[in-house]
Amino acid sequence: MATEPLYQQVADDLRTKILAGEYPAGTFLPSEPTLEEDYSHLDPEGRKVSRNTIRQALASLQNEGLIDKRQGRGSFVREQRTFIVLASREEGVRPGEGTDAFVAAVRVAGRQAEQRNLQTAIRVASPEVAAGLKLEPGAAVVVRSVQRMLDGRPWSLQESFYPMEIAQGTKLISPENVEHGTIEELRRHGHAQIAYRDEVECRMPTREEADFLGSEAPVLVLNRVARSAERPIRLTVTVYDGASTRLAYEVDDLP
Amino acid sequence: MATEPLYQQVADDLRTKILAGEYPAGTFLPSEPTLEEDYSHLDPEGRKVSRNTIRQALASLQNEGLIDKRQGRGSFVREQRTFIVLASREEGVRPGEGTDAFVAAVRVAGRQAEQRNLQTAIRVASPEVAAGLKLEPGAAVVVRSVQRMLDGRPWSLQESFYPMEIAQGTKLISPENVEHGTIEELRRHGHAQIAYRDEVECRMPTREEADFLGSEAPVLVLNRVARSAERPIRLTVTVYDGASTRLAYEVDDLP
DNA sequence: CAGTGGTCTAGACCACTGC
DNA sequence: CAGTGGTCTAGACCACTGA
Repeated sequence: MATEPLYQQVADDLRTKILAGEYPAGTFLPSEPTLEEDYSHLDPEGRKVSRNTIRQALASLQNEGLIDKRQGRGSFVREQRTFIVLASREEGVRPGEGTDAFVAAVRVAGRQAEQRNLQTAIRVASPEVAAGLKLEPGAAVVVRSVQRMLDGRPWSLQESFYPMEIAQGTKLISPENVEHGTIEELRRHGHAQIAYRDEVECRMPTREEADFLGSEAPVLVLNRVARSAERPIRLTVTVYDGASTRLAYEVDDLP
Repeated sequence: MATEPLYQQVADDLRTKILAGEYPAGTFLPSEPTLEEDYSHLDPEGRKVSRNTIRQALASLQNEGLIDKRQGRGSFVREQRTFIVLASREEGVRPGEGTDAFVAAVRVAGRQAEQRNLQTAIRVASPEVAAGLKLEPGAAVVVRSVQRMLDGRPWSLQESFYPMEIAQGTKLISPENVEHGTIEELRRHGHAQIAYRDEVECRMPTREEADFLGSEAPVLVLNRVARSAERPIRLTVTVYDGASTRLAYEVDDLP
């Protein structure tokens, strides 16, 4: 009667208790030594469960995005809200909006949005970036990167890549925020955006991504190539915490 | 000089070797006891690395979708091809195509597609399904589920939910394939599809999903609600292997 | 300082695969 | 049968947190 492994029984029990509200969001689970004792009833002779087994159970919950850990503090329950990003319409494409597109989009949804650490750099295009922008391998690109917070919590990391000839002479190359929005700035310099192609993938986070997002859960990656009538003008790669984000697309079948 | 943990050094080294082609797709890595010896040079005194440490390294690679394991056999390198699904157009919406939409879509891409284990059931709608289809909680729905293979390998799991009143009297309620396609079948019964809304999320696989997909990597989940002019007519949930799948959307900004 | 999680070791027994 | 990975234990030392 193939019984489940111990670490899965522990994980299943903790998951059930968390979802039932026994450990509300933000609270700490019992410490690992305490859990060793708590689950001693699972041992035929009532001996305590070994620490590695407890840790294997906690690791599952961490990958599911249910809990996270802090060295020296403990394991705590993560907030379970999910934020839906409507991706089938580019915010700020229509001119004259006057505010930063991301902040505007989120304000509509009733959230507190914030951008941090805006940085600009000039780099050699990686093969992926060159392919997306249809550039020669090794061409120079301008990269603008930013960290985004939602209601004070880390939420996504974004990098936008512009072909050097396009960014040159625009505000995109300066390390400051573009008040009227980057799409409008491109339009003013003759690169009006008319369409884009998204590719959505998912994967485990890098160590840097996990550190910023405060999560070991998988990430949702949105790769967006925007183009004018003539050519690709921008590649934007956005990495979202997968446990709290969904991407939405509205599509009409028969135009 | 904060040196990296041992298991990360091992994982990084194996990852590099795999990507460099030292262990081509389909081949087996050295066994765990062998790897213990192989990395003894990382120990200051040249002693072998412990098995748990090796296993922690292999677990990372498994979550990244780089390798997979079979009990009694070993750890082998997974194929790294990725398949892009164009999701911004519903295959088979235009009437008169005559073949199954999924098989047609994939044949175009030059792949061998196959559906397996088509099953039909009547269930009570879960809260999520009821919300998507705008039904009363507890309403009955018809569920059609299928497993999909690509080039002979498991690729995705799909469940389609239809409101009972819509499926009744159509071929959707019978456990057989609908040769002219389910969208055409809906149209013939007065439920012509005119639009849909997708929500894309990602998460770790359940045990059943991991077993079928042969992968411990995260999954991409596509939730699609199709609607006629009057109402939602179908909810389709598709679970893709995240390591080999991207969803693509083409969007025009200014129609 | 005591308590927490992070890393690592050594060894045990089991279940599965293929010869 | 020998060799593989799957599970589990016991114990060690470290790094980080907060009182």
